[in-house]
Amino acid sequence: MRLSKRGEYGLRAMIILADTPNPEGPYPVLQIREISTREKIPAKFLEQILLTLKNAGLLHSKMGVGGGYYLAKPPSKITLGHIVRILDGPLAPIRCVSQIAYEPCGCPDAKTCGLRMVMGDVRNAIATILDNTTLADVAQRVEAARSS
Amino acid sequence: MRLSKRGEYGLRAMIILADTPNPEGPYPVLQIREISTREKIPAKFLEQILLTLKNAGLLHSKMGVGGGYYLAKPPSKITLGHIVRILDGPLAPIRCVSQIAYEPCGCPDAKTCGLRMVMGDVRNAIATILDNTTLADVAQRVEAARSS
DNA sequence: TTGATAGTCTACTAAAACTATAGAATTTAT
DNA sequence: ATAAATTCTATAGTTTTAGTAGACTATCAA
Repeated sequence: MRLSKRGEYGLRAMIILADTPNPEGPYPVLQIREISTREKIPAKFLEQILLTLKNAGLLHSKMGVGGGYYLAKPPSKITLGHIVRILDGPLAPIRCVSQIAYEPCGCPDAKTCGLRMVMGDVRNAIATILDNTTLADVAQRVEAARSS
Repeated sequence: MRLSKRGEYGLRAMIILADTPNPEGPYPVLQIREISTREKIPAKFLEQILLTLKNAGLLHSKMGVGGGYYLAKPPSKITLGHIVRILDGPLAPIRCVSQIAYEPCGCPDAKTCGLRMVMGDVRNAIATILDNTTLADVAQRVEAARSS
């Protein structure tokens, strides 16, 4: 039930992008190197991850001097579930309970497959959390923890 | 967030072992070949899995003619969480929220790490389901689905 | 217009994990 | 003895993961 480094790094980067205040404009723009240094992520690896996130429409970027990455939408509109799915694929433990990548499993009757029932519950539990937690929610929780 | 084939096969085998009624005695004894045929699991692979489960204390076995595998405890005492942990390792998406295989992550302060908070919730959601679902519960749900 | 900065894109590689397969050894019942 | 089972260790093929490399393109400022 593990999250890959790819997924972890991507989430950390998005959280930082949402959480860094920008006095100069509407959104914070961070460079790969900045994020990689702050979060101790290999720069070239992070580069790939951010590019993937960009191509999926979650990030925008600006090339050249003073450029970098910034969120394509407000933090309150980006869910962790979306990020994880892009980087790590379906949330479901087994394909036959996946909403986005369903595949039939080998069981004779899906309706009465015990494993399928339980794993369906697990999928729903994971999806309920990740699809209902936005980057804004994360920022808020961090803030609350800091001030306590 | 995927369950490996190993984990899936192991769970299916345990569910079958719990669900097969045995008119001759207190517990059903099934052979590797029987399970592998019924569930379409490669026999040699299943062999390893059952052996692992046996060494972990969840199964007992009998060698020789008329032998096979049977549950070491009543189905109501065996949780899916236990089985998954034996075959697939910790339930936690990242190590820093694992109860049984904790490792510190790179974040500067664990108390205020947003990713850690959310993944802690995910871990708890998964563990709540799998640690509170026994083989007996699964059998009951299957029975209910069959008769409806 | 040149140089520095920063993202884009594709390919590649090493290591680990996953999914098995092989085969010899051991135990048990008849 | 023989057949039926599990036991145990090694190994092999494939896929995934994690990371590296390098050439290319866009932007800005002097």
